[in-house]
Amino acid sequence: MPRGWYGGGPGGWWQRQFRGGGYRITMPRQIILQVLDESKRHLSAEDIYLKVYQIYPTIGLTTVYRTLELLVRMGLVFKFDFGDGRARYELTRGDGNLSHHHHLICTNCGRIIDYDDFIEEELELIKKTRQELEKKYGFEIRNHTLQFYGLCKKCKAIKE
Amino acid sequence: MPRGWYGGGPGGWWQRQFRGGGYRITMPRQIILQVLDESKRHLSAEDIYLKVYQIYPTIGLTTVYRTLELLVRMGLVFKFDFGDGRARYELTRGDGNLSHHHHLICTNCGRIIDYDDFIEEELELIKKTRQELEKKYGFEIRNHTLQFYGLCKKCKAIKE
DNA sequence: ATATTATTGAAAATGATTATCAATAAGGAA
DNA sequence: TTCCTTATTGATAATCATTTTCAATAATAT
Repeated sequence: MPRGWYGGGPGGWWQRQFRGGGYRITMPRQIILQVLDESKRHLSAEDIYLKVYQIYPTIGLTTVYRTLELLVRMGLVFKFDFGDGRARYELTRGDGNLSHHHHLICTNCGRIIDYDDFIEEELELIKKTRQELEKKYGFEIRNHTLQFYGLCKKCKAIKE
Repeated sequence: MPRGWYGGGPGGWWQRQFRGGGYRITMPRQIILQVLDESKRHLSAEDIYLKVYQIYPTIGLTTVYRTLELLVRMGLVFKFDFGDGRARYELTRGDGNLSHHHHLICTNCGRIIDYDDFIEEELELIKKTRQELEKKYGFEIRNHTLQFYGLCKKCKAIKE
């Protein structure tokens, strides 16, 4: 049961933000949000397209791209680049400035692992860094990514 | 005067590694390395192509891509993705496992700022995280990136 | 219910990167 | 040094994710 999907009043938690921005609430948009909400993380545009297609077969890939762009602009979705040539998307989940978006990426097989260990120390460091950078460069930080590249267990075993 | 370019014996510091790997030392490769060494950071493949072209006009873009791929595979160069659709490259500079590759990226104008503040705390955190991740997931970490996204001074001013 | 206009989806366009392949040149052997 | 083997090169074509175009459609305000 996805967190927050039914909460926040009738019609879904994000609809308020849509109406406020002058955006229309359409079937494709509802279903894309639903798929993002029900899914594991880091889906590619095509992954999302295929899942939406199951529910709403007249969907077009173009619409998926356009909707994702909108959602990123609205801050509801994060866009990642893992270096394999396709972008990945995941819901922001509403924690605002303190969401974590950290991954281990196997440079051999492309496997991606999420992790959320060492959050406290990390938050501390990020907070300090953020303040320092805002002061020093006048940069307003909206979010950050921390990614580790290397070999996953399997690929390490194979290479030995 | 680029650090290390003339050091490490006759012919350049990286030539040993090339010969050891069975790779040939060619003019295009030499000049691409030279350009990377003399340049500021995070160049795109086309940036590199244009700079090499000044010195060696028969260079082909294909060769630039192929050479960069080789250099990344050899660990001499890092490849970054800032989310603007083109990869960026920069020399590893030989610090091995402790190089820093951190950027502030303006999501409005694409400006990229390097930073290296808070290195000590960060190294500490990275070291702990690395150990933990290697133990927990059997992942062998080769390197990492930390990137901040937001609005640079100028874009912030414009949006106000 | 109707008018307005944001949104959609198919198809074509774009732009970065990769594959193909004949010609060339690096480095070892004679 | 000269010859041979084969890695490397560069022009061209191909690929693949993402964008643009544009007429048709549908969401909202009136």
